[in-house]
Amino acid sequence: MEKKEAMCCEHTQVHEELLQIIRQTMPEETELYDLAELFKVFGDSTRIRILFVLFEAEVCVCDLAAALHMTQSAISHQLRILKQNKLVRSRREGKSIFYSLADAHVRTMIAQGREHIEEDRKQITGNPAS
Amino acid sequence: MEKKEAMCCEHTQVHEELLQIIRQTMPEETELYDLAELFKVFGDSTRIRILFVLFEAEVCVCDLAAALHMTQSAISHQLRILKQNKLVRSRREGKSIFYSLADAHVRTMIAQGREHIEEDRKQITGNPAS
DNA sequence: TAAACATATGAATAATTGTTCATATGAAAA
DNA sequence: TTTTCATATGAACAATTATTCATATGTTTA
Repeated sequence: MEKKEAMCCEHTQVHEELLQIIRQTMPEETELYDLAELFKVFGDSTRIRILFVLFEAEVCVCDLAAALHMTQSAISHQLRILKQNKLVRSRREGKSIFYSLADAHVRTMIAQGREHIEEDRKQITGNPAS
Repeated sequence: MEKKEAMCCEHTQVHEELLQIIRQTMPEETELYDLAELFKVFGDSTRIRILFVLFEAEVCVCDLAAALHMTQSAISHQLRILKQNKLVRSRREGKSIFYSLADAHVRTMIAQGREHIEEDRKQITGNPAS
């Protein structure tokens, strides 16, 4: 296994050096997997919308469903994923269960995403390049 | 269409107020979609690994394929997605095409993701709670 | 020009995923 | 206890997606 990678693109020197740096800086497989998993959670507009609601208030499941015009079941399934990934937490109050944001990173990450998109928009309107 | 959402959970007052706030703060459909789309791009470990390589250097396709032990075709397909979403840019040099990071948000977003995961780990090891 | 090299891309396949539907759990009210 | 309300969850289905394979595009070298 683990066959030596074939030489390519002529520049064989850079190659060795690069591979060394990569070996040093690349996170472990499990961390890469967890990272991708985390971003995957943000990669669904229903979950994003849920998070935007929770930015404003602690909300119960049926209110979330009503606010987003979606089934209670659909919302519940997505809340489960958000909770498994520690993006939200829940609290029972009588029959209802209230959800809220779990930590500050959620806001920061979404803010960064919005900035990136904003810059895209600026570039597009300001400059019709390739 | 757009039927009035059914009352639920008794607390009908908060309901109205909450819906108002949501209407004001929730981004438009297209932005929500674009946001999810952006995060989706980060939500694949192959693309994450490509980005980690590009954190270190500007690299051509075949070097990426070699470094990550993957097919040239697989890498090329993923680079296409990264490029479409403005996370990387490319530059031709003879036969090769070199890819590099497109902007600083990429680093920030991944850093935030790592922090979130780190905190999870700390919580798990430090505190065996539910 | 033809051949070789580096990359891109369309089609096909396997795997993952979001929603719906039916139903289960768990708490409060009758 | 039985009913009702709020939420969770398993199974099924449709849609999306990552990789592979074959091949096309574009550049350099012979």
